[in-house]
Amino acid sequence: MTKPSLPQGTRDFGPDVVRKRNFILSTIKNVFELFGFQPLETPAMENLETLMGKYGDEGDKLIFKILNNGLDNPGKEKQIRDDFEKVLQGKNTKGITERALKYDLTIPFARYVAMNHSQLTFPFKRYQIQPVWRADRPQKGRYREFYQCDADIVGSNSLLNEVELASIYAHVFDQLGINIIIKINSRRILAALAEICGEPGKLTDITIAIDKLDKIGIDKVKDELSQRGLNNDQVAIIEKYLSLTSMKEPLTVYDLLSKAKNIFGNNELAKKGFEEIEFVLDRVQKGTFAKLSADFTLARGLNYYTGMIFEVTATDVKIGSIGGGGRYDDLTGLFGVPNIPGVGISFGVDRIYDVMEELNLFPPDVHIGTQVLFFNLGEKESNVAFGLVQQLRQRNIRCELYHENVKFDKQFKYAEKKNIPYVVIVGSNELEQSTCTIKNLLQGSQQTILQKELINYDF
RNA sequence: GUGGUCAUAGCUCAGCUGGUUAGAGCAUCAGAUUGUGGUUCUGAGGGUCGUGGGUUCGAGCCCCAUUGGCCACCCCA
Repeated sequence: MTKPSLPQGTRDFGPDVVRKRNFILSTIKNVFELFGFQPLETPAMENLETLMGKYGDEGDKLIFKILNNGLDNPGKEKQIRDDFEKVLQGKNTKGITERALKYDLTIPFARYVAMNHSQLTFPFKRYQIQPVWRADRPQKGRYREFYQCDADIVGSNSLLNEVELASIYAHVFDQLGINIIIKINSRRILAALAEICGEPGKLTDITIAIDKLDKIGIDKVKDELSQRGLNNDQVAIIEKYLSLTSMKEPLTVYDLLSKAKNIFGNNELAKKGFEEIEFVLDRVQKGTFAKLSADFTLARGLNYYTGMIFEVTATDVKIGSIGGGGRYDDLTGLFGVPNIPGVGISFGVDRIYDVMEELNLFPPDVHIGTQVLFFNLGEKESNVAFGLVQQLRQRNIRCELYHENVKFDKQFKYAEKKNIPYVVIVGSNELEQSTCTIKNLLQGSQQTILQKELINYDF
């Protein structure tokens, strides 16, 4: 017998952890529903070709591929060896693998929309909370299996959608008790930046470099920009642009906007980007309690974003972003269905968990499963207790009868370990008098009442 | 994919420059009390020192490989 172990980068979630995770997930889910979103689930696996080529060369390498069945068939051995040769040469992999574990929720969603667009009512708002898999090397906050939690609106260009999504962030984090800032920017402004640098083709290079600003600082970003082929003048323009947000004196968002606009002059793309930001800022500021701010250094690595982009950070904990998203044109174009734009957001469930843990934000009763434990103190006694258990369950009170007649202290310890707040004791004394004793383990108090009153007891 | 670092009981760790039969705390289980737990006391179980090779009279300790954890880079959530 070898010791059992988990595959690299995966985790078990024990009862306590699941309870806390469910608290987060159900909060998010309820808000999604509140905003009119519908649930969607897609399979753990997709056809390999659905996934390949959608995440870039790096991404392709990180897709978990599933070995075909029947590879052990002796009659096919020659064929399979030839197929494997092809795989080694990077050609066709069909003989060995045709399916893969999903890598994110967006592409399977796009596939779903492409397959069902004729039956969907647009704008289609869906949310999806499922695990995804990446063959990445694990490290802090990075796993090979992790949950994504996405909400997208497809089939509409209205900026109202962005406003809704920002409001969802505000609602969820308000309910969870996490203070946040929602940072927004527009890819159009970044594209305009590339234009005024005279390098519209280098948009991706510029965004990748800018995206690292928080992490590596302005000097290294400048280095990276030069390495990616921008000359000193161009780097200077970008530096000026980036310096907007880092200004010392507290600016209002609107001051910031007007300063930013100066850099771009009459550039059409930039104008559109600023309009977007102003629209969303205006609506959200008016309607909710959200702390929304424009951050021109926000870039986000994913290069399928084309319009507004979002990122959420917790203000009280030093941790990366706990949510992000953006607008993309033509989600389903890759699957042959053009002209379906969309905008979506995502919650970083694991990080949100860490933030809640650090700030002690989980409500104390998340751990309470069973509310009442009935002690088992003998045959006749437990029979009565069994009847009472049934009654309480009718009232929807979670309760259980200890499984055997053992010492008090064992039964107490069981209650303590399972975080059961109430214990009901029916022993020989109670049996005689048709009473039962209710003990509150949290307060240490207890009282004895008639058995027939138990059904109305306020636990 | 690249690099660093670590791996000893269920958990957290000790274990000196290689030297008898590998330790502690916590946890677990059992006993003491037996209608009120978290205290105390007593006792017990549990480790082929991640795995496989090598050096040595002798390896938990040194060397090589391998697997896994953690961390950083790449990339990303």
